Amino acid sequence: MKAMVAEEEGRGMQVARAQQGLRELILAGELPPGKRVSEPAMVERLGVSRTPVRLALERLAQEGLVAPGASGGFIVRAFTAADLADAIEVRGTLEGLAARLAAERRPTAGALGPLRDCVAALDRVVAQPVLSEADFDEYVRLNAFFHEELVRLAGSGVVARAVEQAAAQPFAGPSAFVQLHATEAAGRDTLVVAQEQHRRLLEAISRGEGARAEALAAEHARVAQRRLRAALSDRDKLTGLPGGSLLRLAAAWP
Amino acid sequence: MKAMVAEEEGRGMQVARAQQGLRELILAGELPPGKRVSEPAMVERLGVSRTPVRLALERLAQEGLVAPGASGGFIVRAFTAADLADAIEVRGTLEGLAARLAAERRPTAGALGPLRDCVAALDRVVAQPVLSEADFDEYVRLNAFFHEELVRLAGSGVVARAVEQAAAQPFAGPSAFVQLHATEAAGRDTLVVAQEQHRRLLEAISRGEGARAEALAAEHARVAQRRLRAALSDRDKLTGLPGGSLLRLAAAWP
DNA sequence: GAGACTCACATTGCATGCATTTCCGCGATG
DNA sequence: CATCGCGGAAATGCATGCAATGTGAGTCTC
Repeated sequence: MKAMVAEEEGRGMQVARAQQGLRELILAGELPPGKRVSEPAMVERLGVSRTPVRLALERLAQEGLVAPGASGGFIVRAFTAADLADAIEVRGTLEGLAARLAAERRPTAGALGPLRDCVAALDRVVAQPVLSEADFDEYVRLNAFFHEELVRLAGSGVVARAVEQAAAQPFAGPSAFVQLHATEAAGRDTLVVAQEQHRRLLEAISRGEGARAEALAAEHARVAQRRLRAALSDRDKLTGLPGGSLLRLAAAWP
Repeated sequence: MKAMVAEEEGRGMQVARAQQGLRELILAGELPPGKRVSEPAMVERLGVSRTPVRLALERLAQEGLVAPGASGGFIVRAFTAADLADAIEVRGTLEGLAARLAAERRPTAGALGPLRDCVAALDRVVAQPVLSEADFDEYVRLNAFFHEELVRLAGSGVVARAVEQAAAQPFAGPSAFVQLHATEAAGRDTLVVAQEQHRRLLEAISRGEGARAEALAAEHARVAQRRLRAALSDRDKLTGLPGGSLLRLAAAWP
């Protein structure tokens, strides 16, 4: 039985497919937290053999979605509110480091070009008096680019790796929970505040103000903290959100 | 052919042995940087089959010692001075976060006990007018414990994972290069300075001075930065040190 | 003599086989 | 009625087989 569906080629394609498939299954809540991920079941569900499944599980363990079980295999992790808050704090701290390094390197106007353009584009999105859902999508896209560019400006592969790993933690990414604002009345205001921070961050970096850039980036991540708390205060908002079932507001599983 | 030597049992023993063996081979310089790690060769050298070898390589890739090659397999990574400095800076930043969190939690006197004892033990080691090599070993042991305990006091598994990953980067650990001081005249002074920082860090945490603790932890990691620079200024010191052959002071491999 | 092509070989990535261990349900027993 | 022990079945971890692909040497050509 060899790849009956979608014989796309690629070097590590089976592993990638298993990883993506597992991620979706877990975030969709089909694999309940605390339960072991059965490899044979995944083989049947994902159409790849056990070897890629195992490798994908290993990578997801690094990503934090699963954890090695005490007696073999992997179990789906659950996340407490504190876990999410800490993950965001870690990302903010590392982005602060990246921002400081970027500022201290005194980037040239040319090097800052992409970030300037990104901020300008974000300005245009946020400036609108009313934001459609598509606008929020566009914001998410540009916001992601801003954070990538910020890390790139730090000029360090090591720092980039660290930030990427931190942002890959579930719900810790720079755009986590942004979608929730799309249905909120005051959703636009949050984006206005965040965008102001983007502008000031760009300013601090372009002026070589390292400490200010670091503090701004850390504070910027705390917008995500507030989004998280708002989401947690309203369980309805979590239901249906990818990964919502992984949250354990009060600890202790069966 | 099943494990002719040392049939120690264990759940992931083959993978662990492969990982440890590969680490040693790489740090010993037997696998030159930039070269692909041949799986069959490792099978022969390590006495385990290809599956554990592959898994170990995947984990070492996360650890940073190897990187996935462009066309399959893994290649031994080389490190520039900037890489090492950045890795140390990342660790210092995250330890700063851990120290701040620890301080902000206002740990009880009881919770601070192990850290106090550790600092006291370090005091006794450093207070001696002359330090033997065994004293340096003891310092390394206690220093590692101090850093573990610091992270534990932050009370966050997420932060702990982040710090551990940062400290696992080659040469980024809290005790990297300490051994070099054992043969230096002024070696003891560096330990005196570092130990003063340990004391002040403990003080800041016990008083709940979060920002001070954060700054102290970050600055404390910069002791490692200076050790690194001292080591790099003297190639002789690197030769023979585990992993010394991985350093590429000027970039570009064959 | 230098460079590009070709072809055989070694290696990788995936699939699968096998022994050991663990889990789960069932029955026995206090 | 609850708890303990036990047996079968499934799952894991490791080893290995197989096809596809990259590598490298040797050779041919300009």
